[in-house]
Amino acid sequence: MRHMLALKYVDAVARAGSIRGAAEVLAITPSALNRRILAIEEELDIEIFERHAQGVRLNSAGELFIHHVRAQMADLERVRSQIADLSGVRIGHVRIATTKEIGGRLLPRLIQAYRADFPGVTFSLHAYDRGQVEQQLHNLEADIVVMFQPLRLADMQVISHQQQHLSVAMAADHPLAAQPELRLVDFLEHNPLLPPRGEGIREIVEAACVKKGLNCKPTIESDDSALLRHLARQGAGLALDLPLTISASPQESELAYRPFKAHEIEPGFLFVGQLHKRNLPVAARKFADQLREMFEREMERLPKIETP
Amino acid sequence: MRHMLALKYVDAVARAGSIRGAAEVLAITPSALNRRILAIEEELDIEIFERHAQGVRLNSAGELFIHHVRAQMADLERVRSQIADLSGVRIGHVRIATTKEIGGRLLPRLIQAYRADFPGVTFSLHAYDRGQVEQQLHNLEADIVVMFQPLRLADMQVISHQQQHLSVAMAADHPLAAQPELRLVDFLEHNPLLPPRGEGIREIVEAACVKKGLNCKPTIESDDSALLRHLARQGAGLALDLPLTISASPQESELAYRPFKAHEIEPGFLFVGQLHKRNLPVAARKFADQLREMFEREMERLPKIETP
DNA sequence: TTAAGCGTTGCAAAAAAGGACACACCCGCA
DNA sequence: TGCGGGTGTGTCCTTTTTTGCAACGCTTAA
Repeated sequence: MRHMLALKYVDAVARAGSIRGAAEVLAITPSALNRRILAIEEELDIEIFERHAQGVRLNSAGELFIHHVRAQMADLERVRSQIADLSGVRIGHVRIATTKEIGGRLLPRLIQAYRADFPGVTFSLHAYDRGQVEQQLHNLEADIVVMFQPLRLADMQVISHQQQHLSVAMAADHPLAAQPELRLVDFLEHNPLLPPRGEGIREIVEAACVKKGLNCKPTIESDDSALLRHLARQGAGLALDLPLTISASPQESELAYRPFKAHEIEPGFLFVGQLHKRNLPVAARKFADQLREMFEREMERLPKIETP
Repeated sequence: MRHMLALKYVDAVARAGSIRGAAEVLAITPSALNRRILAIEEELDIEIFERHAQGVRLNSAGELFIHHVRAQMADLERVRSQIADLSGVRIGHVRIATTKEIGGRLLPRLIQAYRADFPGVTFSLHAYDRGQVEQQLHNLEADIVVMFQPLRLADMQVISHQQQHLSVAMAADHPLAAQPELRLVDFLEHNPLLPPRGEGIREIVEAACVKKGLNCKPTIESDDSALLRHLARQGAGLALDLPLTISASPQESELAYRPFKAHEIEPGFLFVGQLHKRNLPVAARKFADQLREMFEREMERLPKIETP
């Protein structure tokens, strides 16, 4: 939209942290960009950016303004998709932010199914750590978030949440696979493969260890859950997974999953959320609906772990 | 704001119902305006207006778009006032839509008090019939509405509501002023002065008459409540008022107020509201707060009419 | 002290927007 | 049925706005 150019410029400068940097991204000269920023500040009758020697930074008025700008841009997208929706072809773009546990396992099938119905809809899918996920939502850079163990639920409107008992992934021929359920000490003593501190799964394991006075020292630590699963399949140790990500992804026959012994470890929660009070574009809203349905369907299918 | 010119143009055309008409309002030539409209339609990749021989009209895509445009303009105002507020001076403009019963009696004092604290805030105040009031809210042409007996509460977020028993206004020396409370038949037989059909007060009286099988024929009917009150003061008959508008306006010693006999007539409700989910500009929000407080304070002061 | 980065400014060129006018069209009315 | 007044729109030309280029003054880090 041509008429939002000025706002795009402000957004770019705020992101880049400098006028020259933003100018390069926008493929215009710094002087032109600078003049537009000055013009906007004059119209608002207040400065939006603090000028420093190494660039610019939003001041408090600027924070207010940039929030308006981003909300406006997001809302325009919503209107466009709504308009497209009434002319028959559903188009749009759905931006999803996830934590690493979710990875590429939970969503691909659903996205593919959705795109089969609406090929005009495109997706972007990025994994961050937990704090960043929530910030993506706040900055309107993500429409939907899927995350395990949110830090703060502020600003987040829950679309669906499901309780998840951690499940131990191991090679099918692993000796412990003979047991129907595992004790925490056994897990810790057979080469635990864990995500780094700060992620939701790790947090839960650490909490359980503290409670039992055990020492949690992973054999291998990685932020790539596919890598950990791969190692488990090769017999390198024991990885952890969430029931939903197991259930919703293609079966890997070489892997066996076993639950922990009841009450040894607390369950966590998998959340799907959007920004509080925000009107999502049609495409994102419909996708979120399907996501919720899929979650509920899959949780139905899963063997119930009773918590009496 | 210069960067919203295009949107202002669309809004003007939608309002005027023709490009030439809007062009005159905007003080530009029709051809220039036409080109901008065409450009916007091209950017949206869809037509916004239906072209007819007698002008243009929004199509359904246009309805969606114009709603976005107006929301955007309103939100920008909010941000401006928020920015101004953080630099200490509260500025802004508060647009109030009321029904005629409210008239100029309920609000002037409060507005004056508010402006004494914040002279940078200006007000506009218009009276409409009930349907139009709600439409003003919906079209973002009013920030706050004050109305008696809303038709539909859709889209309206209630800021405050107060039950109001109608009170009969008469000359202080009117024979009926001797009675502590009036019967409906007495009211009807002593020259009732009523607002026209469609307004809230009239609706309540009509309902009470239907219930009792009485005939409601006002001696004088007018949409100007000040005029009716004036007539009552001169002994021309009996007018009706709401407790809050009496209480909050300067005392008129020549007027006596008497309640109806209990249960003869249903009470109505006076509402203060804003558009559902909308973020009001600072000035409007603070004013709405004061309005609510004033209502509650005044209702406290009023003699309670018990409804056992 | 120097060098590199930054925002900012004057000036000329390019681009966008606007004005004036003419045209084609549709509608109500004679 | 033709006519007049209303509409949106296209074209040419002028005016205004925006941009690119080069230079300046400034702060910071080496």
